[in-house]
Amino acid sequence: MALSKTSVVDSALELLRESGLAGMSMRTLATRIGVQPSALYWHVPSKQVLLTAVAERVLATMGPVEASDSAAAELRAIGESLRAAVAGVPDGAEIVALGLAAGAVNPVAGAVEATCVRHGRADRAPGLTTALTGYVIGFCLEEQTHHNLRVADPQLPAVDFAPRFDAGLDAVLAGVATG
Amino acid sequence: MALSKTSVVDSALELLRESGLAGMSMRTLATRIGVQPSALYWHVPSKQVLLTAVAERVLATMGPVEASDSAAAELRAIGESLRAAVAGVPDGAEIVALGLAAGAVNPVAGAVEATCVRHGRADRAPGLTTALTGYVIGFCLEEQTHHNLRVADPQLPAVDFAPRFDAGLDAVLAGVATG
DNA sequence: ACCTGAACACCGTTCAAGT
DNA sequence: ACCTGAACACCGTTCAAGT
Repeated sequence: MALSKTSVVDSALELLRESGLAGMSMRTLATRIGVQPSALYWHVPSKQVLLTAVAERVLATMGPVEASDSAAAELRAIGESLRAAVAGVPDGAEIVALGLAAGAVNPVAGAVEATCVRHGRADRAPGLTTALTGYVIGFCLEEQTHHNLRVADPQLPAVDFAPRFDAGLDAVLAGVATG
Repeated sequence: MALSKTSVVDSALELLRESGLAGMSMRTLATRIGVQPSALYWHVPSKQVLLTAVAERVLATMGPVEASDSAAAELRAIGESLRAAVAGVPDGAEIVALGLAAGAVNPVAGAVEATCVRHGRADRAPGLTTALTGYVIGFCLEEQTHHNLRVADPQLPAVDFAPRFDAGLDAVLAGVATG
């Protein structure tokens, strides 16, 4: 079966899930596919471009968010959906940040826009998109980096990030004024 | 003049400012200091530990935030101060995320705590600290990654991140409810 | 105590040559 | 069109040996 860009990205995502970014070299990817490293460069111009393609796959795993009468509930669901996608793959935060920086479409933007329009606050969509996306990426980056450090050195104290994520997301949605 | 951990970190920060993370190899760092690469390992156990020391230096550049009658104004100043520190050095977001994951003290925590106590909302400090820190790191990571991509490929469209940062920070501080 | 020299086990990427 | 083979220019880290 012939190699293609799609199949290379498929294999890259598999390898990423098994070994993380540190284990995902072009050479080990080639070995896994059963080809010489240089063969990959016929289908993909560089590792960076390959990773942005992986990022788009990761972002595509974000589920749709159902409408609700509470704008806050919808926005919370969007944030949790992005977190699920990013945390669903090792080093997802770093990879998605690369993808977004490279110009990948951010599904959060469309979802937040829809929510804001539905609640008559379309003007707030851009700021809320930036806030939600930045928060989730930043939080997950720290969490996943911590995880990687702990794999290398189990002496590092464990941290339960889940409740902290919720508290931070609550703060983002509540702002300063409300209690 | 003898080498020391402090002087190695000094040189690492210099090199980082000039060449970014991509240009900051242990080998070029050693060359710049005028020593063999292996000599660095007498003063520092690994590159990762060296980078966490650099992260602490970066975080230490956060200026103090003056008290105000508006809690939102103080929190905004804290967020801007973290951004200034992180954006003040190439790849600062990635480095600071590593430092925080490794257990570095987050100056944002103390500053937010003080602000919340002063305004009688001490209970909100942890969530706001997580929200502010995550947002600023996530935003700056995307911004700095975009910058790095644009250096490699000037075809990539330029983006003005400054107003987006402000809009996102406003959204974080305002929450969903207020207009 | 502190550093050199030399090696080990890797990287991403290029490019002529094959089919 | 698609892939191999071989090379180029790097990495982080270790460790015996020197001083």
